[in-house]
Amino acid sequence: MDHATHTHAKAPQGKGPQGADPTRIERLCIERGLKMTGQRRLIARVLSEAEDHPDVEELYRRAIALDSKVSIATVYRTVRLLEEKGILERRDFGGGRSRYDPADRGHHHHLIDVDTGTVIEFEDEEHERLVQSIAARYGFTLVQQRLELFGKKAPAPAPAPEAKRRPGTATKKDGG
Amino acid sequence: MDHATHTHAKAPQGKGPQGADPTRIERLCIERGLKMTGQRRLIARVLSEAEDHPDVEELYRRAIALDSKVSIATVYRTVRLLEEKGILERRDFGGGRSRYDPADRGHHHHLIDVDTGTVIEFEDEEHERLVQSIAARYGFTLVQQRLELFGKKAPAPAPAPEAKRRPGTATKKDGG
DNA sequence: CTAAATGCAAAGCTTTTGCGCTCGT
DNA sequence: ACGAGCGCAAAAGCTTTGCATTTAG
Repeated sequence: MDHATHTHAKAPQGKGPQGADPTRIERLCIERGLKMTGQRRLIARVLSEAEDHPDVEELYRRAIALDSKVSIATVYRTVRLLEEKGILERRDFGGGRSRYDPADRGHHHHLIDVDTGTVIEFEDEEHERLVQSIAARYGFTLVQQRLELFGKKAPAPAPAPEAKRRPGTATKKDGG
Repeated sequence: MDHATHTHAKAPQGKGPQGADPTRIERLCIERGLKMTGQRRLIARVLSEAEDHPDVEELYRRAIALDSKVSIATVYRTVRLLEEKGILERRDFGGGRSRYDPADRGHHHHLIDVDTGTVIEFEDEEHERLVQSIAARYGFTLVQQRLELFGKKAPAPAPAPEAKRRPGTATKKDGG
């Protein structure tokens, strides 16, 4: 259901009973001077508690499960806003829907199991150095990057005699 | 209009007058036993001549410019088919539309200039080795990968005081 | 109090699909 | 001849938006 490295939506990170103090994401919103409505607080909380890569529908589902005073249009408006503010990063793992990832988790990449849809997050220092040097090679400064590996658990696959699966279209597991 | 490494739609690769012999992509289609209709031949030709990463609308535009006997639905159906057959690879550079890239060009990655939308293709052996080893580290065999670098020409950017641009949403240049 | 945010439903975009006709093989 | 492919237009997803109402600061 989730990526292998950690479990799904986790409890608040060691604060008191989760009811009235600002979540991680909410704090970021306040820092950037956003007007904090009840809906935004709610969405911020859902995002703070999520450790996967939910799409808008999933965020909406989790939000109304907690409070039910949000419309999906507001979720769309909010993730867009938070992305513009650099609080969220939008991802595309195939499947047509955008997935969202809090930026404060630090840079990481994804290894997607094409058979199960499982998403594994990873970091790699050597890779970071390498892409910096590649960008530099062309006279560029890196603003953003995206590395996604799609793989299978088994040995090496035959060179695809006939691909029935659309590459990049994960089977809708993590976050969805 | 195109990426910096090479020019736009090129002339047929040294064959006779381009009218009646199979293009590079058409040959691949025949190899896989696809029924070659006039429309498919036309689309195959457009793909063979393209060196950028056109989306469906752009393919459609180029196709009707040559012949005008295609509907956009057929272009959609054809790129989907060719992707399933492993002849095309679908890409997402942001902007909502899928872009297509003939697979026989060999594996390469993309460096996108976020200011101009220019797409630079590159390869990097060290990177290939690295991702293989990363996949292996998790017990996976790589089926596909995706590396996209988004950058700017200038010096290092300040840590984004307020991002107005949606990351990954290129300003529609290459292929569009 | 004023500008910004929300809800709802309608509209926008890209992509897919049902169906009758056409065309490769 | 027959099944695959085509065109057209309608429909399906995901996302955005207009407008009247509510709310944060």
